[in-house]
Amino acid sequence: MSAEPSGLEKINKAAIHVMGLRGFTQATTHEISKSAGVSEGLIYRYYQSKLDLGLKLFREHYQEILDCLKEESSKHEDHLERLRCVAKAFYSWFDENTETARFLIRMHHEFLEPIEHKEGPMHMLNAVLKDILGEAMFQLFPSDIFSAMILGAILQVATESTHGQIKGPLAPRMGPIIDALAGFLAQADPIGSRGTHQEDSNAGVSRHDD
Amino acid sequence: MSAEPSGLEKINKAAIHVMGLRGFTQATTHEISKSAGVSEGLIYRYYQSKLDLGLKLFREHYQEILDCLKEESSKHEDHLERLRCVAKAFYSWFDENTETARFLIRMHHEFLEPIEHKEGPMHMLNAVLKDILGEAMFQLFPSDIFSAMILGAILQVATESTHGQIKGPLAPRMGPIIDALAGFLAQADPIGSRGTHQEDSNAGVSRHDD
Amino acid sequence: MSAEPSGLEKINKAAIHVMGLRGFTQATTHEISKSAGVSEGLIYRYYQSKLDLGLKLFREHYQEILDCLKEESSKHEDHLERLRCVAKAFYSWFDENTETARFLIRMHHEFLEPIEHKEGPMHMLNAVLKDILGEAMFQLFPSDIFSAMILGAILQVATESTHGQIKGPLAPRMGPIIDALAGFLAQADPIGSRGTHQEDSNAGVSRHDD
Amino acid sequence: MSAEPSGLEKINKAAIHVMGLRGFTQATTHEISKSAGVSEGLIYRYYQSKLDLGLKLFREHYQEILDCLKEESSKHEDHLERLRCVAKAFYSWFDENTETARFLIRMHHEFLEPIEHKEGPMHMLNAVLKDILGEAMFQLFPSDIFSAMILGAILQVATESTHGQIKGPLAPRMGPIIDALAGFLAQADPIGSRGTHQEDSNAGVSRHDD
DNA sequence: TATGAATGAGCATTCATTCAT
DNA sequence: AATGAATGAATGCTCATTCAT
Repeated sequence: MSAEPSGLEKINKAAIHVMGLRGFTQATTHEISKSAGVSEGLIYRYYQSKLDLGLKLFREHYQEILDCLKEESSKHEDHLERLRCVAKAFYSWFDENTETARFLIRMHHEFLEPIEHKEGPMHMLNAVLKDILGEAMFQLFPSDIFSAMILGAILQVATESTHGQIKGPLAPRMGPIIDALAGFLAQADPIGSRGTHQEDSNAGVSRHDD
Repeated sequence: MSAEPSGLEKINKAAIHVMGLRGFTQATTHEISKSAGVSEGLIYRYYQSKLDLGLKLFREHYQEILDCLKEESSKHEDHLERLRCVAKAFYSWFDENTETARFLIRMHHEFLEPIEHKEGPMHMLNAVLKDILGEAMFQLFPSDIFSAMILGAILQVATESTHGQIKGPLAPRMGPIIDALAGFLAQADPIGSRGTHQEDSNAGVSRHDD
Repeated sequence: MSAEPSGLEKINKAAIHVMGLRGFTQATTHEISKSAGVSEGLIYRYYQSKLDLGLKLFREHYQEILDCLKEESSKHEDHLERLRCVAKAFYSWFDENTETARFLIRMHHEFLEPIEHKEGPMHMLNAVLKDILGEAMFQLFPSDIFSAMILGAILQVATESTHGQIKGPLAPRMGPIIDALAGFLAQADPIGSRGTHQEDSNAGVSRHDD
Repeated sequence: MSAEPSGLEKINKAAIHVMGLRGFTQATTHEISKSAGVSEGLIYRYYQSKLDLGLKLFREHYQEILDCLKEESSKHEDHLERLRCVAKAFYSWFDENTETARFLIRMHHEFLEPIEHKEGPMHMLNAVLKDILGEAMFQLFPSDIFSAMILGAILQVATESTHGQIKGPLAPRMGPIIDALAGFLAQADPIGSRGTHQEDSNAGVSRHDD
């Protein structure tokens, strides 16, 4: 079974590999086709251009992981619990899809402009994050900034893993850390799931300004 | 005084602008020279290649901001205070050096490979962060992961600002947020500046494992 | 009957259509096969190459119209009458075979070189024209030039019709014009059918040299 | 003087040569640059694309010969005299600009579609021809058809010369022929310069319908 | 210093042609 | 007879880099 991968499958896999390694612009159709073991021309039977190839793969897999995270998110009522489980789900997916993850992370930067004004990935990611974090937290912090910080904290670990700065699978190592941080947050309370104490929250934010 | 910037200065400024805007690979020497108002050939009197130009500017300004942060860090004894002030210093610098910041952030990704195996920026940044965070915290979390998370949380805000996802200067908005988060951290205690309670720390980390 | 055209017939028709529309070089085997509703590979069961396809169709239909004109020519004794009737026959054929005519006219230019040194169409056309015009007229004018002028006058109308510069069917409009011109020629005499007056002819040609 | 032709001049000359020889589509930038003795890239310093190169050269030289013919036309009052002198001027220009002429004639067909809907050459040529032939003649024949016939008669000789079907310079051979034809036309009268005899004209046209 | 014409290797893309099915 | 996936040489074009001035 799966005796022989089709030309399209070989191209897709090779494109994800090479583009993840070199970046979109630096990746050449020549290297992709060589890596796929097919001719250069075959790429253009399935895609209209190199950009089309990169963008379609990006959108496809971006949607995939986004849906996966959304589904995980929907399983939990409590926002802190959501964040905890979604983050863990992300790292599990990351460990099992290293190549795709590296591809998505690199493309994220290079595709920002050609995509952003339509159904941009940033907006989609932020939408998912807002849903996870819930309105409650955004009474404490501006939502755009807070979700950027959470996103950055999670993604940077993946990015550095991708670049070999952090070794080994992430899920086993990140699991306890995520749990611990969730513990801190729960303990620190104001960003909690037990209710939204507007006063407490404000107290928390302004405490150091005293 | 210095009524007319020299050719080198014009080239450096234009390179930072164009490379920050388009990315290193997409930026052409033609556009850089046009933007600088000099001839294309002049670039090669000062730099051996386009990569040399990008890399030298990157290292120079990277070192600059790194030194700036190190200096801020050295002013404070307490690690939490260090983090607080260094983060604030970073955003102040970001607001006053938008073009350079955008340049550094974009190059960060594109230059990882040609640089990394030598005196890579990641290592340098991590060294600074370790110095800021102190050994204490790394008994709680693995240092590579923890510093990546802090770095990501801080940088992602800057990155999104660079891409127009977050509007306006960052320092005024981030100041209170940083203070609030520092408050949480101090309150949650285990990662504190008042000392390193090995027991508490472990308790904190392992709490969810019970 | 002949309910379904064969693959070869579909290819031939589509090739004439597409090559007439785009020109030989611009026409792609892909578009031809798509237009024919067959696979691209099928073309190569019937023809050795795209050039073979174009050339064979060209020669075939070129011969066809040439034979048609020759037959018309053979019906008349008088050279002026020949010219008159052959020209009319040409425009009738043109109106009824627009696609083929457009194909032949475009290919005429593109195929000149690969064909010319063998059994080139120009030579064949000129042979037919010489037969039509007769030796008589060529005592007045050099035959190569005179037949070129007649050919040009007739063909250019067809060419402009092909390109949409001249609208509507040509035969009804060209009939009276051809008759009128024949009248002029007969009236002007020296190029006449009533005999070959060597003196008159020379007088006509050399009149302006005096 | 003219010690060394510039890169642009060499490219222009080579493009006219190669495109005239092979046609626009078949001419490759590689062959043009090789024929010009410059690098392929240099073409793109002066032209945005191969089409831009071909079109600009076409328009430039087309305008040139058109202006030349217009000027010749304006020197004469009598329409028959105009036609006679303009035709002679055309062949003189043709003999002295063989390469350019071949280029223009070939491009004429290939550029019809990308140009025609704007300031197309056909329209311009027809405008010039209409000016030469005058309103008088068009009372006898539809102007579009008549000017097409005159144009075809003149151009086909040039075309066949271009393809080697007719040898030697045209002006010396065409001069007497043109004069003779003008003599016939003047003798046949109805298309004359001595005035427009509507009755006579009609008589001429319909004579053979009797 | 400074210019900008000139280079040429390298890129994405096209398309006639082949061949296993 | 017919398909269409696959090929790869060739094309138009880009752009970092050089060099005579």
